[in-house]
Amino acid sequence: MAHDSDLPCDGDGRCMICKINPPEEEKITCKTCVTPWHLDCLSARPQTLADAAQWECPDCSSLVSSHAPPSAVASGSEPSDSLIAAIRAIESDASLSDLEKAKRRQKLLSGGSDDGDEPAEEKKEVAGGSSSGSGGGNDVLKLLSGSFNCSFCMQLPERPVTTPCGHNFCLKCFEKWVGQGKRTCAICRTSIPSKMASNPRINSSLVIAIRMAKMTKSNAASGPPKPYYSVLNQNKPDKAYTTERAKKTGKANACSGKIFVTVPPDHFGPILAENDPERGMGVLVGETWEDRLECRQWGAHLPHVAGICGQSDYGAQSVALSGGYEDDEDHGEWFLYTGSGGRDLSGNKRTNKTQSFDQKFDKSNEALRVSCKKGYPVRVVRSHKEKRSAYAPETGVRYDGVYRIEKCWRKPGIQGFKVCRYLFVRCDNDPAPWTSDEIGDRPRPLPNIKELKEATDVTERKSPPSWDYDEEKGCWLWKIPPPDSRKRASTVDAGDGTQTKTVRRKTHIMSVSERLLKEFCCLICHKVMTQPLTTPCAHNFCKSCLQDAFAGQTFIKERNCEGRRTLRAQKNVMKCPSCPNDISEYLQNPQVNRELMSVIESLQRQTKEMEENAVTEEEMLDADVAEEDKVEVQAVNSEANEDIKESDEEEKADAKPSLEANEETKAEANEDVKESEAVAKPSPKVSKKRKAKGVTDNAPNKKVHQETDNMIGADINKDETVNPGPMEAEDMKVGEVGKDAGAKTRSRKG
DNA sequence: ATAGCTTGTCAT
DNA sequence: ATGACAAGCTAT
Repeated sequence: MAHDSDLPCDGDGRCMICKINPPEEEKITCKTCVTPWHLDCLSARPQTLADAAQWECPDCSSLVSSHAPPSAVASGSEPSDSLIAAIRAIESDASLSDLEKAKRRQKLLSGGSDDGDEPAEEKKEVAGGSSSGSGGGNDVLKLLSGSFNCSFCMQLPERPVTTPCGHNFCLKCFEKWVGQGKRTCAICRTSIPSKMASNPRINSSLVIAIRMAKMTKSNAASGPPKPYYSVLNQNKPDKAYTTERAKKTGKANACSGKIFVTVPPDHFGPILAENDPERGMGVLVGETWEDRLECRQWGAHLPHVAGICGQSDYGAQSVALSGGYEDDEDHGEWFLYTGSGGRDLSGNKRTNKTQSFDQKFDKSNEALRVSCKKGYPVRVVRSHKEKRSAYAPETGVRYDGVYRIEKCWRKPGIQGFKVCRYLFVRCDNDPAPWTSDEIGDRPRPLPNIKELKEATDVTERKSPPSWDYDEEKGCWLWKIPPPDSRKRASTVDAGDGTQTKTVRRKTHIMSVSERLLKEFCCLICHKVMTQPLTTPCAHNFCKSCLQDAFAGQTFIKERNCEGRRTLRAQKNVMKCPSCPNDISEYLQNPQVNRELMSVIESLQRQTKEMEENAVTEEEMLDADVAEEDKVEVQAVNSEANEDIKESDEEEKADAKPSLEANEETKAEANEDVKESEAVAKPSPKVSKKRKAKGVTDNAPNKKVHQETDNMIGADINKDETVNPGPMEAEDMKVGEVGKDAGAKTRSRKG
């Protein structure tokens, strides 16, 4: 269907005729499909400026008349109908493969976002550089870059969202589209539910998929794939115990549990591998727990109700974003946080939505101010209860890395009473869970905060921050040592002098494709999805599982009371199996996410191939593992490993001194043992390779292309024309990012 | 929607 | 030690 002599610019902005990347002023954009074309290479150029503004590309102008099926042409006269016609033409072209079709579609739709979009350099590189090679992750990447792109910007979706009709877009592109008043899918024109339009949720499975694909690519260039450590919930031992009384009234009422990490409660910054005797990997960005209590057990955020962990004379170590304060404003890499208090909690309330007095900089609010002045890193967890933020997890509580508080002030809150406000900006060495970036944050200019105009009591940091970016090392670290801990670490230590028994659990290392597949599990059957569906609340299921879950249910409840008059039919509420959202509307016409499906299928093929190849290595690797085990057991000076049962029981008993409690916990410990044994059994399907070595030796020492624009930069540019400035580094070497570097600079033990 | 609870931590 | 407080959680 392509025009004989004319060709547009490709996804990289390069003219497909002369192969150069023309500057913006030499490009012209089609008013219909918004595809960029190289002016110099066009056979018929627009003559006037007005012409240029109304210019329609050769593809679009010729399509309606000559190529589109008649049904499509007949359907209307508004301009974008020719776009639909074009898409239909592509779809009906039997000479094209599915991949080709997808590419053509994207080409057509490429520029849907009007004003100068920010084509990320790095993305471009990834999207374009997958042509060679057929083995390993390249297939996945090819798939991802070929058919997975956001139809607006033609890049791999950044912060991907999925429409009920099964199409994937960048969050920002989607928001822009919706912001223009559009309420239909840009690909298929299915209407977008208003809830999705006003509150799109990031499809975290896709985030992982894209990031992994990028990793796969960088690995393809530099040696064997790096192992990826799974953070499976089942691998997490020792659920918080529940007392009999609490069981009656619900878990919320009485829970505690072992703290698994060995950091003191007033520890600042990331929780490193050295403080994680359970798994030896520390608390990783993106790790998600079932609830606040489980989050507490891993030390990310200790208070199980309060939003702020901190001491007014010392500083704040962590905060939770849980949607409890309506003034909060979440932009992912930065957010505005509201202090606590100002509420009437009489009557034994935990919380109260209405403010009844001003907040002050005291207690935990003051603690946050101290962290602001000192420039301490503050751990941030986001809870699924934060419903307004696209960055909140769909379920549970997630660790999102460390942020710095750059400013704080007071202002009248939405309810009229003064609230304390804090500007948090991310400064973590690991990328945030919602980006497909491979590297963490870089120093970035502060966003323009409008409300500062009406702010009082503004506090800014005067002295250099304790936690800052080291240009030389290329990572964030303690420039000024953190304050000495004033508390004892909550060790797993028995306290009576006996050596802590470290229960070492086998950390399962998965191949890239395995890991990816894991991300594509149906939330109902927990197997890799077949015919994946994504609900508007961003949960993924097999089509059959979701349909089975509502089998026999009708969308409408007939309310016939015998004999009496018939009541009006009532809509049946159908709750998403993973969250309380009503998805009945979605269920009337759920569409398979075909892009996701093809990625899954490709991964399955690959995993199968890899398994076949791995069989021969298996024995050798097993021997390796045994050897390492020996060494480590000596080092820890404990029996470790085999007697999980014994140590579990002892620890449990020690944690709870009272007699009857002992009975109770013992019984539970046994249950736990069953569970952990089941987990410890290595899955027969997966070869346990390279174990712990991976953690230490495989420190991220990769060359990465620095993405020049990040969302903050973009936001700022839009809002107040500040240059993103200092983040231009290209080909920056990021050796010793994250954990390792942190460990070096902060060698004190907790 | 809301009442009402455990528990851990802060500050006194 | 003691009281106040906390952005959770479940049953009603």
